[in-house]
Amino acid sequence: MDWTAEAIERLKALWAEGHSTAEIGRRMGISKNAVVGKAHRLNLPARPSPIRRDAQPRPAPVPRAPRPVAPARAAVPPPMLRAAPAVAPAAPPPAPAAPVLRAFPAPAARPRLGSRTCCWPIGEPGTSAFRFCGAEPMAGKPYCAEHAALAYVKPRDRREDAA
DNA sequence: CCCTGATTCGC
DNA sequence: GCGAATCAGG
Repeated sequence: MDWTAEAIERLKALWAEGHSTAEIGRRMGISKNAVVGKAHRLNLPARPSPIRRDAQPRPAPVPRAPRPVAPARAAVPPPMLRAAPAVAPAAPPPAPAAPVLRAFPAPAARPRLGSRTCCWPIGEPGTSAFRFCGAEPMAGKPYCAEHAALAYVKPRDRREDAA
């Protein structure tokens, strides 16, 4: 690009009219890079840039530290009809291949649909000892107070990055 | 993917 | 000085 005085005037005019760099480039038959480059060199008033490069120099990219605490969700798998008998983290026994419905041998152990009892699982799914808590659930929760305390964990108030 | 503007850097 | 390449956010 031959930046004649006229060309520079036109650039300034179009720039002042608020056209995008690409648009100015189109009108002048040059690339937007030429436009923004020249505008930068002319110290034309920068217009709102979509990006910020001055932000915090983050040499440490913070690799999303795995937080031990579970978010506000059930810490333990599975109310009743979950598909996989997801095993407690502590002792993973060989996954039972049997379909889930087979995992509840005693119908009495399973809360009836619509019955409002704590559905916290007790024992190993698939075993005859397995049952649900069955206690009175908290209002609006599927678990009794005791198990709701285990099931719902408040996310740690992490404000340390707010700086 | 498209758009945006800013910065970098070899020419 | 120039501007393509690249970056980075929307």
